[in-house]
Amino acid sequence: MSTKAERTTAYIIETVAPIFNKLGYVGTSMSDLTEATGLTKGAIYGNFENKDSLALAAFEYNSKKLLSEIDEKLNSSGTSLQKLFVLTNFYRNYDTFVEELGGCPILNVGVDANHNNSQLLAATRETIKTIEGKIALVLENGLNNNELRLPVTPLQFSKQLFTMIQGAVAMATITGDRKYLINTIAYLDQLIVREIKK
Amino acid sequence: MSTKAERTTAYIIETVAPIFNKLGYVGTSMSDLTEATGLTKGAIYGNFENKDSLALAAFEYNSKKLLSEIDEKLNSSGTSLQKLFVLTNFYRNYDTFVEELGGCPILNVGVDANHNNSQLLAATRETIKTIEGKIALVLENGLNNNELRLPVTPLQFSKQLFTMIQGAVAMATITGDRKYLINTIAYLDQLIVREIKK
DNA sequence: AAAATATTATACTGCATGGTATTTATTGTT
DNA sequence: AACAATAAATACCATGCAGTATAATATTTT
Repeated sequence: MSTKAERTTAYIIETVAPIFNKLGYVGTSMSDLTEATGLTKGAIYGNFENKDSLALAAFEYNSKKLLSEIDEKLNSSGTSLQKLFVLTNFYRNYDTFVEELGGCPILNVGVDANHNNSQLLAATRETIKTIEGKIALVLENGLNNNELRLPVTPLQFSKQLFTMIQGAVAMATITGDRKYLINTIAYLDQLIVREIKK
Repeated sequence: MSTKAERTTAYIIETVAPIFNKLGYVGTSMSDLTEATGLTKGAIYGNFENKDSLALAAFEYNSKKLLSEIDEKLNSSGTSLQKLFVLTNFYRNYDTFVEELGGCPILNVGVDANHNNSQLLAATRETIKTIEGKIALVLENGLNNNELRLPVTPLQFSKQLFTMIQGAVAMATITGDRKYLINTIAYLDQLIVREIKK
């Protein structure tokens, strides 16, 4: 069984993660966190060295949630093509998925940390790399199974796909209009069929 | 000729705009601004009511710069198709263009203001709408001149184009890798030829 | 159950924040 | 050039900030 400290540490992280994601690193104050957790600063600083390490833990928590969801989609049974469609389908409703995370961690933290927190920025970049790699792997399998034809390398095509997806995420986030997600995914689905399906 | 106050007001805005864009609304402190301008708080508050109105003026300044640049590209001589290519070519080097603005104002302010400043968020949304409208107008002319065939409405296609562009902007911004811009624009150029050129 | 330990609450730093009232300096007008 | 009007500098609020030392309270371990 887990010790008390481990449980409160976990509780703090999961409570704090969406707040950091929504308000940003500088935009989040310790009082925001004590208020949300119902704990005092003493409790929080007993479990985390400082605001930085807490923000990092919060991002890693959100990132892990996103990565494991993507993993699940890309490891679903079926052909490589079907896996891609499961992934695009996931992003069609991405807005509801990231609601409990406080928004898309990649977009929010990536932009927020850009000139403010190099550690968080590095972590975001790492997450991006990981996702791109996962998608590329599926594409590579599709190539090997003779399911797909790619105009560029798997990683390159993966980056291209992910860029369009993140574009839709950004536009939907900023405008508050989820049609950007729906329409972009619809376009991507037909792009996959037309351009890489063999 | 302009009065002294008008000139310092303008000076403050142009000096402050890239700082707000880089550091965000909460991330920018008044001392950041006094330091950058070489002026005192008295001078700044003599020209602006508060931090909010200054941040808004700064965004409008950046937004206007971007919009007029896009306008120039879309009003260049040539066919509608050529105008589109002038625009995509502009975005190919978008990173150097927005350097003096402190980054892409739409992405940075849009994400930053999302849960922090409704006024700035509204201004960002307005800018997006304006750009989408400008592109849609070019597409509409292309339709009328029998240059183009569109699978969807001009505004819808415009939104789709802009979403992909902003995806590249977001990815390039977060990762610091301008290849996202180059590759996405290359893809868009061939998309335009293949899908909408008559 | 008692003692030892680990965890949370309290109270308090020192400092930076946005904003303002007032004084000083600069500008434009007669 | 003298004066009136405007603009900028100074000095100062009250408040909120991240962080800490210490005291109180739980939680483990014996």
